[in-house]
Amino acid sequence: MVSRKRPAGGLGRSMELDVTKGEQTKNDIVRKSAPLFNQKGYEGTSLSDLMEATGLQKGGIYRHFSSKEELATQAFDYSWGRAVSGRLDGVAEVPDCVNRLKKMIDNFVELRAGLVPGGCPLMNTAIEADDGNAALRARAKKALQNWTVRLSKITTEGIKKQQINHRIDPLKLSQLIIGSLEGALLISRLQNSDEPLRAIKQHLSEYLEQNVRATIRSNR
Amino acid sequence: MVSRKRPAGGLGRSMELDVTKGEQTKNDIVRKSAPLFNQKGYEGTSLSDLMEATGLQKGGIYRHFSSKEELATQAFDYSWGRAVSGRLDGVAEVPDCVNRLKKMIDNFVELRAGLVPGGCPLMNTAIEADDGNAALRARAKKALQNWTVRLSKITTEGIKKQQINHRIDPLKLSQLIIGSLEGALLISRLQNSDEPLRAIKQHLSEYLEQNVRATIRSNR
DNA sequence: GCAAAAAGAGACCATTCGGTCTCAAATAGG
DNA sequence: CCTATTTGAGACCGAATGGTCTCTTTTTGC
Repeated sequence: MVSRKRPAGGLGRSMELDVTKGEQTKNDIVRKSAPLFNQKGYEGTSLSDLMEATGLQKGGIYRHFSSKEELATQAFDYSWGRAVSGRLDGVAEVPDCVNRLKKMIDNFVELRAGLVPGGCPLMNTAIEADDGNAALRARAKKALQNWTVRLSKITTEGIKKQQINHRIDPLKLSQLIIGSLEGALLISRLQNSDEPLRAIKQHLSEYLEQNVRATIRSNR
Repeated sequence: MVSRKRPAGGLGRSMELDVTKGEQTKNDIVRKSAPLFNQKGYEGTSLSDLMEATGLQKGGIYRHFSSKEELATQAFDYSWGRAVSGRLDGVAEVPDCVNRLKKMIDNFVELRAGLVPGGCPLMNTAIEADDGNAALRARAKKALQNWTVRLSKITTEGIKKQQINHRIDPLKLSQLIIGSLEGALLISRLQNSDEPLRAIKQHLSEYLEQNVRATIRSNR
C-alpha cells in the first residue's frame, strides 16, 4: 500500500537504489527468462524452463506475474531494449547523417542484433506471433514502428541539412535498411556464417554513398 | 509387400494415377497439415489441430507417420516445394540472365512467398528451429542451400554469356537477393502492407541493372 | 465374392502443460 | 525486537500434450 521503502540515509551498499526485494526478484525473473523466450519462443518455453532458469518455484514466479504471457511480454520488452541500445550505441555522436545510418548498420552487423542470445527479438517474435498470440504480435509491431521512426528521423534530418538527397523517402529507406539487415541476419544464423551480414553491410554502404548521400553540387 | 496395385485398364476416373488408398490419405494429411505447421509452427500445432484439419483420428494419422516430427518434416518439404515452384514459375523461359533473376524476384513479391498460407516456410522454420528441433533446422538449411545454388547457377551462366559482370560473386549475390527478399517479407507481413516488398523489388532491380548487368562495352 | 491385408477409430496411457492456493519463511517498518 | 506484510515453496488442479494399442471397418487382389 504505502510502497517505496528505503533505508533513506547514505549507508554503504546502495548499488541497487530504491528497489525492494520483490521488485529486485521481478527484474531478475525478466532478465533470466528473456534469453529463454528469445531462443525457444513463447510456446517453446515452459513454466518448468522458467523455474529452472530463475531458480524459483511456480509460486515465486506467479507472485510477480499474472500469467506466462505477461512475463513473456515484459521479457520481450527487455530483450528489445537491449537490442535497440546496442544498435544505437555511439550513433548520436556521429554528425553526418549518412554516416549515422552507416554506424547503425555497423552496430547491427557487429553485435549480430542483440546482447540477448537467440537473435533479433523482433524477428523471432514477429514470426512466432504472426498467426498466434496477439499481445506479442502487437508488441513486435510496435517495436518495428519504433525502430523505423528512429531511422526515418535521421534521414529527415539529413535531408534538412542537405546531407541526404531530398528525393529519398525516409520511411522507404528505413524499411529497406531494416528489411535487408533482418533478412541477412536470418541467412547468417541459418548458415552459421556472418558473411551474408558483412555482404549486406557492404551493399548498403555503397547504396547510401551512391544513391542516398546528397551530391555536393547538384549536377543540373 | 507386393505393392503397387492398380485396376490397370483405362477405366474412367483415373485422375489420381497409381495411388493406393493409403498413399492418397497420406498425401492428404501432408497437404492439409502443411498450412497449420507453416502458420502456427511445429510446437504450436497440436495433434488435435491436425486431427481437426485432416478429419482423421489419431490412429488414422499415426498409421502413416511415426511421429509428429516426421509429419512436420514432410509438411515442410511440401510447403517449400510449393514455394519454390511458385518462385520459379516461368523463370526458365527468360533468356537473359539478369532478367531471369528479376523474374524470380518478381515472382517472390507477387505471391508473397508461397501458395501455402503463413508466409515463407524457410523463414518460419529457420526461426523456430534455430535453437530447437534439429531435424527441422537441417531441413531449412538444406532448403536455403538449394535456393542459393539455384540462384547462383543463373548468375554463373550470366557471367559465361557475358550478360553479367564477371566481378560479381554468384554466391554473395544470391545471398543478398534472398536475404533482402526475406527481410522485406518479414516487414511486410508485420505491417500488413506489401509496400516494403515492392520497395525491395525496385531497389534490387536498380542494383541489378546498374551494378550487376555487364556493360555492353567495357569502358576501359 | 471372398479371404487377406490395409486402414482408421477411439479408448487408453503417462507426462506435462499453465495456473491456483495454502501456508511457512523472510523481510520489512515502527 | 516484534509484529504486520511481503515473498516464495510446493502440493494440487483440470486440461491438454504426444503417443500406443486393440479391434472394427474398408479396401484390396484373386
